[in-house]
Amino acid sequence: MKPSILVIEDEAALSTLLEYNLDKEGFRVACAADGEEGLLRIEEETPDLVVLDWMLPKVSGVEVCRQLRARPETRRMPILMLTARGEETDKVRGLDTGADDYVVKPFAMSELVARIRALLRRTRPELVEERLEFKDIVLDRASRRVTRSGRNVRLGPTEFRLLDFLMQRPGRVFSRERLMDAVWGPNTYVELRTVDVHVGRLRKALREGGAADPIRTVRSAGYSLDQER
Amino acid sequence: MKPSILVIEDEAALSTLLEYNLDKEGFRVACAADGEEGLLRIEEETPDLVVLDWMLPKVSGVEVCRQLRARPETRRMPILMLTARGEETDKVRGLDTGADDYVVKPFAMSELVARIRALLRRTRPELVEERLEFKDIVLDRASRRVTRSGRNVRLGPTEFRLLDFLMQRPGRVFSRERLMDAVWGPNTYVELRTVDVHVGRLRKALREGGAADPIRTVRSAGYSLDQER
DNA sequence: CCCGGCATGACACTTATGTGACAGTGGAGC
DNA sequence: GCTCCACTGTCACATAAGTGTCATGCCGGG
Repeated sequence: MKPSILVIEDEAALSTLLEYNLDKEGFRVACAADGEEGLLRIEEETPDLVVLDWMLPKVSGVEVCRQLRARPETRRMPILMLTARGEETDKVRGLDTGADDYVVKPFAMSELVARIRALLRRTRPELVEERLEFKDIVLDRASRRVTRSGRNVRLGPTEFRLLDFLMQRPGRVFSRERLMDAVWGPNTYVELRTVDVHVGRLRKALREGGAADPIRTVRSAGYSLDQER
Repeated sequence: MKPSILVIEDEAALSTLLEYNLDKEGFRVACAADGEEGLLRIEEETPDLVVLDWMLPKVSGVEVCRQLRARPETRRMPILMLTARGEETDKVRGLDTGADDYVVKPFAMSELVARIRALLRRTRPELVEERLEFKDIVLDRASRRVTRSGRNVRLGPTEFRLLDFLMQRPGRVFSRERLMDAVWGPNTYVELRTVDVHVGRLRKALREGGAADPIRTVRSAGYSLDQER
């Protein structure tokens, strides 16, 4: 699953440029044109990271930042601030605004991307990590390979994505709808019960060799990756 | 337990649209077509939030608002007002009508949903919170798991919802009717005594391992989560 | 001591989930 | 273009889990 980024920037040209480039770099990108819209879309879409302009119409970047930090469910959301040279750089530098990092305009796209990657790695390692681990299960994204207790686990593409998603938040229960969205994409229409079948296949593959079933079924709710039943 | 919303809107097309979308977003939705019906259903169903059209037949939105604010048991009910552009926007903006927030028609469904979420978070955090605690009992909605003094408590879906509801207001006594509505949904018709049975099952599960019964029976009134006996 | 309200175990029934079978797809290799 | 073959999405059916009702017996308050 590609990490999602919300760009809050009022300058349309820059906004478009960012959208284009970040998309090219493998992120899912959405844009908002002012602070108000930004806050709404954050609630609605809970992006994995926010790129935030310092100066914005309606609700300023600093204010957006403050509000995000004030709410528990967005408190840890990574924020990368964009500032123009001279714009109270000192304050931003100290990052007492609450941003996690900042870039001074004008900037090289490559620098921005690098900082975004670094920030994600720091705050949401499970999104960027080359390898995810849960107990004795290791999923390596680069080589697209899964092992359990060292032995290779053969998975089809769908089961791989499914496991990848589950491993990002072990313990958490996901409804079939949620899994459908995450693994098949939000605009695919297949039978909900198909999820069961793939979970079944994933289980079977992971159990090869007599290991315990790492997936918990939560009746009338969904599934979660989680040893104890 | 999904938060419940009552939509009071006379335009059938919009009403249906709202019902469909809010349902999709995970709310329980009911609709009323005018102010009078709205007030009745609020009494009867005590929704967690009301979406209220400004202009309504019989009893206007503003009047509904006023009446809700006048009664102690609905004084704190979150109200989100829908207004058409130009409809005394200033008054609404000041929110001296008593509404907690408003949206100007036409609006994007995503904005409405975001505002509803925000409003609920502000006014009824216990509805949205990921984990609830009461004494040694912890209910985690994300992992759909309950523990007591650290040990896992196995609950069926109904018992889980029941405990979830009770934990939102520990100490408060709920009638069987109220529990029925909250746990089974307002349009389900099962024997009232069934509540007893599920409370019994919940008790049994929570007592596993010799712990004290955290549920108090209030003769001829109902039940409450409350350790002092 | 009596009575309505409650607790509880039994049970017949619903529902949700696990699974093997199967037919359709599309790509790799020939 | 054709043939395999790994993968998919659906079904149907088996099974497990959870539900709603009752009958019975208990309990506390008047």
